[in-house]
Amino acid sequence: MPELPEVQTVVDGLVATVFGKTITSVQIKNSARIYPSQYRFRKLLIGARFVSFRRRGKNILIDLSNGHTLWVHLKMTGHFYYLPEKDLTGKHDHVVLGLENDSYNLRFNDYRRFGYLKIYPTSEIFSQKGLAQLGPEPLEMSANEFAQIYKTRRRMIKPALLDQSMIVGVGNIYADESLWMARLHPERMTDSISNAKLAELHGHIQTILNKAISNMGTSVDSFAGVNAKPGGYQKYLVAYGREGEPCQRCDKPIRRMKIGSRSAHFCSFCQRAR
DNA sequence: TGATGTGTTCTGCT
DNA sequence: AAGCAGAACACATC
Repeated sequence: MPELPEVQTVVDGLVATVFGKTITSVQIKNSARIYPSQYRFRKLLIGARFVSFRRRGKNILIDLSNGHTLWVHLKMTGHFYYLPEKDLTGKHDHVVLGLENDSYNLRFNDYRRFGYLKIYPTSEIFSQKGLAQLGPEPLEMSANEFAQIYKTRRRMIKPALLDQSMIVGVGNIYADESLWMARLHPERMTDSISNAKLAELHGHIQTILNKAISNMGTSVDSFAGVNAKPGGYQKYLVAYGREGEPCQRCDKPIRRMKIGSRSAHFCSFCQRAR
């Protein structure tokens, strides 16, 4: 489940492998979710050079030398792989890009096919639905701004953390981890949390995201970097996926329940509801 | 065979 | 207006 650290890991991997390279061939399967049409998509990519790579929330933005930007969302199971051309492409490689003077190619792989690749003029990219309404970046905002956003709304903190219009990049894993660190119950109402506690939560989010980035992300489902290697943060998880295991603070079992129609993992003893 | 989980958008309800 | 629930998307995994 790529969240901010996993997407950053992919962006870093792309910079390290294909930055500045020119696309010489494009293979698109009918299973690929792309925009615009296959014909125009191919035409916009062939001959273009990768100019820069950016992350915005969980979105990947790749600027091309022709004034267009390739926008990729990995959703749950999307991957970019940079592999030798001689390695056969698999069933779930939906788009394959050949590169100039390179015996490796770049594949977009997604076994659930929720992920997509879209191309728009660079000048119009941030007005696209899905990018236009995104909230601030948690690693670039102040604790005050963070507290303001949650203080002025009334909803459960866990679903609020997942809402990309409030802040970006946090998904199910890092929301559960951050709330455990801050000893906040996932159902706690945002407007009832003190400014000091919200600032503390923001600090935990930053610490956790940064540590996960240094560890190349968390691989619980299928996440892997551009080099096809898994991340390493899963060994630090204290709440997510630890249902039934003793809480590392109070030894009581970690609970799992549906909150806002997503599974939440937390300690009902040291993460207080009020 | 069928339920589950996953990020996001959309619809419809309160 | 704001918040929430449920559906939809697709499919490997259990």
